Amino acid sequence: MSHVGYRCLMAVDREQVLRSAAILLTRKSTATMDEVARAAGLSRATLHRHFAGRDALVRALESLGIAECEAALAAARTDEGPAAEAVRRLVRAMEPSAGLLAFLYTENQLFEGEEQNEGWARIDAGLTELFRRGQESGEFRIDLTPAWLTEALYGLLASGAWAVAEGRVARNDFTHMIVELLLGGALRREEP
Amino acid sequence: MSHVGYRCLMAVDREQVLRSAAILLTRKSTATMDEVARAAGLSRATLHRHFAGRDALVRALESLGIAECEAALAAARTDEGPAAEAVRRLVRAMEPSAGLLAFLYTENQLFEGEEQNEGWARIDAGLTELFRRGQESGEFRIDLTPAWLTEALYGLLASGAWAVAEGRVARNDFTHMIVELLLGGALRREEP
DNA sequence: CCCACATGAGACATTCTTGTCTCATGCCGG
DNA sequence: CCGGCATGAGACAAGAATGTCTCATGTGGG
Repeated sequence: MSHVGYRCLMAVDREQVLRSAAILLTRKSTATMDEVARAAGLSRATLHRHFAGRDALVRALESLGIAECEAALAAARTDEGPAAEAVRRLVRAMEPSAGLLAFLYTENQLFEGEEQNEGWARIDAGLTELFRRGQESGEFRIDLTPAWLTEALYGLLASGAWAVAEGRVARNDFTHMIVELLLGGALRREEP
Repeated sequence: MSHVGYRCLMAVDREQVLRSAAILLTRKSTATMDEVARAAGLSRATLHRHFAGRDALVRALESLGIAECEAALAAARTDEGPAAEAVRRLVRAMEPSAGLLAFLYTENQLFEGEEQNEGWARIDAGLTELFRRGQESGEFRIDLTPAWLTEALYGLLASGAWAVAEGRVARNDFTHMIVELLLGGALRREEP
């Protein structure tokens, strides 16, 4: 098993690098490759050995974000039970990825090219389908389109991630804040 | 009135330049000074004559955004009538500025320095006060903090602006989508 | 008619980032 | 103990963006 042996030499964990890059880029989306490398605890040269360039790094982050979104969609079993409960499970499952998604959401460079990652289309379809199911079952109102609810979910995840990062809301309240606002809104319910 | 006379020579309308810059930067936040100049229909040299540099341009956009927000806050008379109606008037008044706000919202460079424009604090205070008033009057639920509602309003304005810009939601539905989601949420109300 | 002034075009140096390269170091396995 | 390999440090060139400059142009007002 020689190919396993030299893994002990690999002090660089690709996944770990992407995570720290996501944290930094969420806070400062224009961070340089050098800053990303320092944040990950390695040199710029080594960072370049693992990711051909800044573009490749962003693409890798995109793939990571897509993978985490799809995992969250699967874990939340969005096609089972009441749609409202499914949304709650989904937001909870996406919470750890919120920072990364906030970065990708504002990286509009990813979406201006004609060849955008098809993963987003699959995720959008999953989210849209969930909201559409909720409308058909009578749980959700029909004057808010599934497309807008999907967009709003992205926006609230990003806002929540930033608000938590800057200490304006408590991290523990993240899921509650987003789910309750997305589903129930700010108005008090008359009936208990 | 010599100082009025040469105004006729000023083909460059500072306000107009800022508007076109806002539109471009909302779509591509990394646009160069040259691109901004072209979008405004003038040369890079002239753009530099009116705004000392890119930083000054962004600062001017920030001032414009703050001014428009404060104007919207004043126009919406957020201290009069039901808080829910005040929120509706406010979102309607902020709609034209949503694109600019979306750009400023993601320009975190504006907020990392210790000397951030005090205008944001005033606007935050106005918004927070509105949501707090709604809570005290019993209109709004109390488990969603005014700080979070303020943050969510920013996020939804940005999401709405992008969704409209990319054609995912109709421009005419902008205010309705945001206000209804922010106040009422996605769930159907039981009582009419 | 002529002058003042704003503009456009472009040259230029500077700075920053990127991408690639080389070389020395250190550590693990054999 | 020794060789291979990943890493760190740094040099280097290429490219892009910025900021500043000069000069020519055209237009409007006096």
